[in-house]
Amino acid sequence: MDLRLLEAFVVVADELNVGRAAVKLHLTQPSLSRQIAALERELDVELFARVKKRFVLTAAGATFLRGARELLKQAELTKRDAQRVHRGELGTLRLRFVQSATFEALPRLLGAFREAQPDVVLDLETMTTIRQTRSLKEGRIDVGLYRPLPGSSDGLSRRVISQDPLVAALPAKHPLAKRKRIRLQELAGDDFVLYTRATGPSVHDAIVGHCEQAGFTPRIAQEAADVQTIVSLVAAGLGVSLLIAPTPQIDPGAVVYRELSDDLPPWDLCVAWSPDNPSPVLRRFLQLI
Amino acid sequence: MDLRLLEAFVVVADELNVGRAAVKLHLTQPSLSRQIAALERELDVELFARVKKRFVLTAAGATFLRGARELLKQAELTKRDAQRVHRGELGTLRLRFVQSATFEALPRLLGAFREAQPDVVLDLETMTTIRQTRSLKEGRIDVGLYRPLPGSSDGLSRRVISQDPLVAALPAKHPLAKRKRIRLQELAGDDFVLYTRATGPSVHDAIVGHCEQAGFTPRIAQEAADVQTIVSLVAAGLGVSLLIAPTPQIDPGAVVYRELSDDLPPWDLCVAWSPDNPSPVLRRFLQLI
DNA sequence: CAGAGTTCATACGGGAAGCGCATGATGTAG
DNA sequence: CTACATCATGCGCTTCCCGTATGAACTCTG
Repeated sequence: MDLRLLEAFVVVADELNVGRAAVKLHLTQPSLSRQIAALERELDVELFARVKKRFVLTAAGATFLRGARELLKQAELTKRDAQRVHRGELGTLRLRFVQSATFEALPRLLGAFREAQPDVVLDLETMTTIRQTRSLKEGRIDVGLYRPLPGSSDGLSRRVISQDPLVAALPAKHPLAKRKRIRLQELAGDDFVLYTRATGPSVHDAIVGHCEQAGFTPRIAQEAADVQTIVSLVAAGLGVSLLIAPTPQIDPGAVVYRELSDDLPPWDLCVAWSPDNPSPVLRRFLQLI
Repeated sequence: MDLRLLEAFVVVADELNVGRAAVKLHLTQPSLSRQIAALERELDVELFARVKKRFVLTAAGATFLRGARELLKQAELTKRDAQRVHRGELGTLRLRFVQSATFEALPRLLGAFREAQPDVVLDLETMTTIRQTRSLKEGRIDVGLYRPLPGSSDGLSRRVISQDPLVAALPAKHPLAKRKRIRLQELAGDDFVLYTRATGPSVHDAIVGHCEQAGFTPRIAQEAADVQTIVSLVAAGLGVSLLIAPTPQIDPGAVVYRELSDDLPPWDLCVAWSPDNPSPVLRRFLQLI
């Protein structure tokens, strides 16, 4: 059964006149006449009663008309949805991100994407860099947002979307809190609150590395798994910390952030994806960035 | 879009192997291969990703697969319903009947028809003979059940389904109640309870006619529009009546029915229909009687 | 690593199906 | 009663679709 026959049937049923219906369908009357006959033969049902050279819908024809309209509508929707999925306008984007992306990059990206593709469902979760790269390679997620080690390569496509400096987080009462910018070396005598090495080894190691390059080994008084906790601990006076900007907003009477005058390389924040991932939604997302 | 293409697509999506799918569809592999390509071209959507000479559903293909299955199912149902309507297995039968048919003929007919065609909706109502014949000719109803005047013709097709005698209805205390059968003439002195002439002129006139042929004019004490009322009035002792059998069941201590030994012609009960009515449900019904 | 086996795509010839034109059959209106 | 309207059918032509044969790319196995 061809949907073109159904379309023809619906128009003829509306017009009850083969000639006029044929004009609407850009066909000739004999052709349309035969299409209707073919449909009736295929169904083995008389759809029209030919009474005095005129067409009248039979009871079966009326029933079939309802069904045919429904079918044509459904077919159109099915086609349209497939096309939208193909164009990446419909579907799901599985996006994972490290915590330091949530303050500025993530809302900016998601806002723009949501506006461009409002019908794409976003599947969002935080995830460490290592798990992101593995999930990307195994096709379990579409996009990662993380900070790769400088010079490292993980076989994924990447694009840097922001370069963020390290800043010092100091309790407001700290002697250096009044300064605009400080040198790393000046923190040599302080206690440090850092990321736990287990959750983010690269950040942890790099910070320690920077300190050693500045001539001291940081005294780690406390570790914590997320930025909010670290900042709270700094506010509580347990020590100072080094964080990647942008940093969480917090009462400036408790914690202050200060630039470092050392010439440290900025941290890249990357969007990463698998070049093998054929997801049209992913393509749309990449168009945006 | 041809539904055969959808069927082909569904089978290929199930098998993910064009060769095996082609066998299932009684086609050759190249033909099926081209059908899939044609469908993709028509939709302008890649339904399968050809990765290393193997077929894998794309996201759009998966979406389209759901829609295609739904469409095929709907199409099958639509076709089946139209066929059932065409065969008279689905639809509505508009049947009207006079009151005297409700006691025996109507339940018998409806019981048999309902068993044969359980999916036909029955549209039932009582209606006088005159209105039935008019409604039948104007196509507002499909079947009538009434008692035509002997020898009359109304341009409708008819079939007699029962021939019912007139019986006398007497109060239980009536002197003739002990007799098995009585002659009409013996009721000459009684009061009569009859159908109102307005609702059933032919019955009324025929009964009066029979009485006159028996040598008297019935003294009409009371008229009533339906049988139940007439019987109640007879039970109350307001008079005797002549009714068409079968008669409503009632306490034999109040009313008794007695055969008439006069040689009166029986009353025909007819099924009537318009010969122009093309309703397949009507055809089914007529097959039954 | 080479060769057999799978699997999808394409070239080609033949046949079926569908289209338009012309015309027939039947009913309607002035 | 004639001109018009309407649906069906015959005919020639084109187009589309099928099957066969074959090519191209990948896989599996000894």
